[in-house]
Amino acid sequence: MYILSTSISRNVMVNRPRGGTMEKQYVPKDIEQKWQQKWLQSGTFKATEIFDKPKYYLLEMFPYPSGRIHMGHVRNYAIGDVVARFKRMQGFNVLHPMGWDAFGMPAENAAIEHGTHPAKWTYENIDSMRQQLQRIGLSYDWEREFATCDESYSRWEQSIFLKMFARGLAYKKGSSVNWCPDCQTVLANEQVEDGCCWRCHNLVDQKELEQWFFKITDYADELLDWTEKLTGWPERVLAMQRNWIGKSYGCEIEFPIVDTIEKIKVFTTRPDTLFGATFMSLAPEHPLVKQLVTAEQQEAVSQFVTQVERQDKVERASGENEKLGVFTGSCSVNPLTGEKIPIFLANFVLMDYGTGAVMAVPAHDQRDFEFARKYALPIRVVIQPEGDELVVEQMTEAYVGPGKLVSSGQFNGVEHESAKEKIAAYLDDRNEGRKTVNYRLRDWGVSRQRYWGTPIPIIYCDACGAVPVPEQDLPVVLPKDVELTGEGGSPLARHQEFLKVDCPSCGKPARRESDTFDTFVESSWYFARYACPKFSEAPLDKAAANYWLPVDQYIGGIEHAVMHLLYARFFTKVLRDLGMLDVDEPFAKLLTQGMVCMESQRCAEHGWLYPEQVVDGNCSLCGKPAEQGRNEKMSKSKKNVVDPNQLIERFGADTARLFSLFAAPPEKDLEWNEQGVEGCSRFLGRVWRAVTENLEVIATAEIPAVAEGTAADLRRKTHQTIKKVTEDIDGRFHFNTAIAAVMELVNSIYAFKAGQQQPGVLREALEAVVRLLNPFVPHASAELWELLGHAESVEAAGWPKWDAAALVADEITLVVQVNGKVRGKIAVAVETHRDAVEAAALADQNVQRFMEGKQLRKIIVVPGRLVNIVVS
RNA sequence: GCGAGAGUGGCGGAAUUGGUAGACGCGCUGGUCUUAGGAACCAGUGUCUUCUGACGUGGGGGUUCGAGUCCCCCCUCUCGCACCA
Repeated sequence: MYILSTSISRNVMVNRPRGGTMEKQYVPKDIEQKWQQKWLQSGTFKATEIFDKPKYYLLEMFPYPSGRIHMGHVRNYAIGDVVARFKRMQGFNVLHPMGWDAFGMPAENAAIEHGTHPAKWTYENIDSMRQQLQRIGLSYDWEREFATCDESYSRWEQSIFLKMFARGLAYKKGSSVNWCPDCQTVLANEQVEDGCCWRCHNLVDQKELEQWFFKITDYADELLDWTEKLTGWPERVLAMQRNWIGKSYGCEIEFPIVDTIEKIKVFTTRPDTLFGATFMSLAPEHPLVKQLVTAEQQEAVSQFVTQVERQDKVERASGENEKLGVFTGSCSVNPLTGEKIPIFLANFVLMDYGTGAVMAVPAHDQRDFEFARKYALPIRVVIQPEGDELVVEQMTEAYVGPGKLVSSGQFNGVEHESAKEKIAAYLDDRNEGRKTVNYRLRDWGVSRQRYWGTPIPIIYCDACGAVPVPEQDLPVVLPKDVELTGEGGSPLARHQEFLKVDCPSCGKPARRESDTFDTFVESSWYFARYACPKFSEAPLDKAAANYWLPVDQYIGGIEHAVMHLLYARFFTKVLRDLGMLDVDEPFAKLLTQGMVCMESQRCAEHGWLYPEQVVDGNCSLCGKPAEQGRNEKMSKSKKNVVDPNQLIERFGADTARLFSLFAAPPEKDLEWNEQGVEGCSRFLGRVWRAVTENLEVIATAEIPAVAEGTAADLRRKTHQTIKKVTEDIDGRFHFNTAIAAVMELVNSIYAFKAGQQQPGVLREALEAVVRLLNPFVPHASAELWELLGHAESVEAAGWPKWDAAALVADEITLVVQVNGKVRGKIAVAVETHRDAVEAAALADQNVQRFMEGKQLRKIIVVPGRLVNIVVS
């Protein structure tokens, strides 16, 4: 199609045709639509299991269907698409699916605000977002698409739950749980950040509730061990997971309570300091507190407990750390010294770590030290460092370093590390303690008091208890006729028809579970379901799952470092143990891409301003100067956002993709920059013209095997670029340098003036550019490939290979240094002997100048690089 | 406090194994073409300079013929965890 330049928006590069011929203009909109339709119609990216062909499974974290894509999505999916297209052109059988993490609160909130049913809202958003994603030209196999709210997905999730229930991996217990009063639901520990809800950032309460849990703690060790083997994961993600699992080796010790038969269990990593335990601290919530409190301490204790409860929410989260406590009136006995030691309640002892009780060794634990000083409790040194003597009165802080035991009876003189073993063994013999391992990780609470989630397939019967819904009755479907008001908890709990059911076991009237799953359950196995999204006999088609899994490359945001990525690893191991697949880990390699950032701007009067509301540095509403804010993550609240749809409208998807990939390496934050976008658009125009302006010249040219003169230089550049781009994409993911390399080649093409005489070399260079750019800008690449006269698609043409012979130059330039400073350059033939290289270097005039009056010490020759002449 | 990572021109960034620091892009300067240029093309662009060179990758030391890269000390910043017994 030929277009007059006047009909093109000012942001699209327009080149006035030269030499009278009218070349086809680059109009992104037209060609992008054309190729997107073609790809969809011909199923270019459809994946099929070909069991003897090497596979490559590339996955980006699927989006929540909010209705609109943002630049973070564009970046995430552009990165993934480069790899998918690259691997496909390299001949891999690529699986690159897309779907929707479709359950969750925004749908319910929309229902409450606008009266739209969550299902309607969600599926409409999905339709709209699918269209937006398709406009980016991403190479998905759309036939595998599903939403996690599809009944065909819930059904199999419920089936997995039943199998976990049968194995004891899903169980119900009453416990104190994190309750978000604003979301009106329970939160997992992982979903509480600084004491606040990860979603709405409101303060979280504690509440006693009966909840379903997944026994992730059964897998704590395996999850931890594999963090050492996931070499394709960023270290910081693994570190966060190790930290979260929090495995520590230590000892469980029983302290008898004076005048009772009860004992208090403590966990300690320092049994070597047991002789120094001079008191004991309990969490205020400890179950034995009521028994321990004496009449005279009653009032002080209850006052303290209330105080801590209040402090719990506000101050504990804010990092206030004054050590506070209260005496219970009771004492216990140090099992080694036989000493009576007082039992305190302390604000710094946490009920959900260890046993909720701590033996206090003030000389060797900083918190106990501060506590002891505050309440004038005895401090006893039991570890003496080498070459120093600790004196209690002079200590200003606890000593936590190494040393030998003192004041420790038969263990005196023992080095503290080995004392840990010896004291543990001693306690074990007397049945007063034993070596244990403690984890910070708790079981995963999955019950949510929400409507828009997967129903938990359980029925409560007065006679039979919690009875699983029989497999053949699945799925348990959400009732459509619900009223979402946002008040009084889950609408399912009020929906009589949903609740009323007969017990599958005894047939008597019973009641359905009204809680739904945490939405992280859905995202814990969706990647496996993509292997067989339509399979209707089980959650997974084992053959297909085993073929595709693990995901070779997973790409997403760092914010899921602990929650999603830990749950998904856990689920994979569960599915393996249920016999549904054979892999140990879901994601062989993980890339955590950086955020998309932009400077925020605000007006003193009108608050945050959208970029288009700032004209010449002034607020367009009042004309006052706009204040430059920080460069920070694009967010609606700060209005520092670029709408991908508008961006694509103005520049085209290829430019949007190219900039996202070129401006920064994928794992770093990307600073959005309008001029940078224009630069990328300009580059595509340059590529376009390089091809279209030379079409006639190269029309009948054959690609040569050898070339001479400047043609040989271009040919070498072409093959060097093929090599560099291949290596930069493969494994390194340095897309910015890959693109830079293609830019260099394009610059060389413009500089190549012998096109008329050597059209074959020119064609080879142009075709390399078009093919190398395909993963980045697939539409322009496809169109240019067609213009170059190829009947076969550029995708089918495959990834170009470099000719090793073409890489080698006859003559190379060596740098000549004198004492490490560059003093000259010499041109030598490639195979020149070392002696000749040295001679040539020494002959250089400037080099000689710097050697004058000095004595030659030695000459270092780095083949192909440089010569360093050392003089003194 | 613990853990992970980063610090390079006016800006985004490059330098893969210790071998010409600043590729590529943005911005800026000059030129060509043009009725015009916010288009395109060409050239230049780390700092200082006596134009020869000197200096230059957060700071200081070290190893080396040679250090952005390796080692030691320090500073700054980002992220995560944080009373974990």
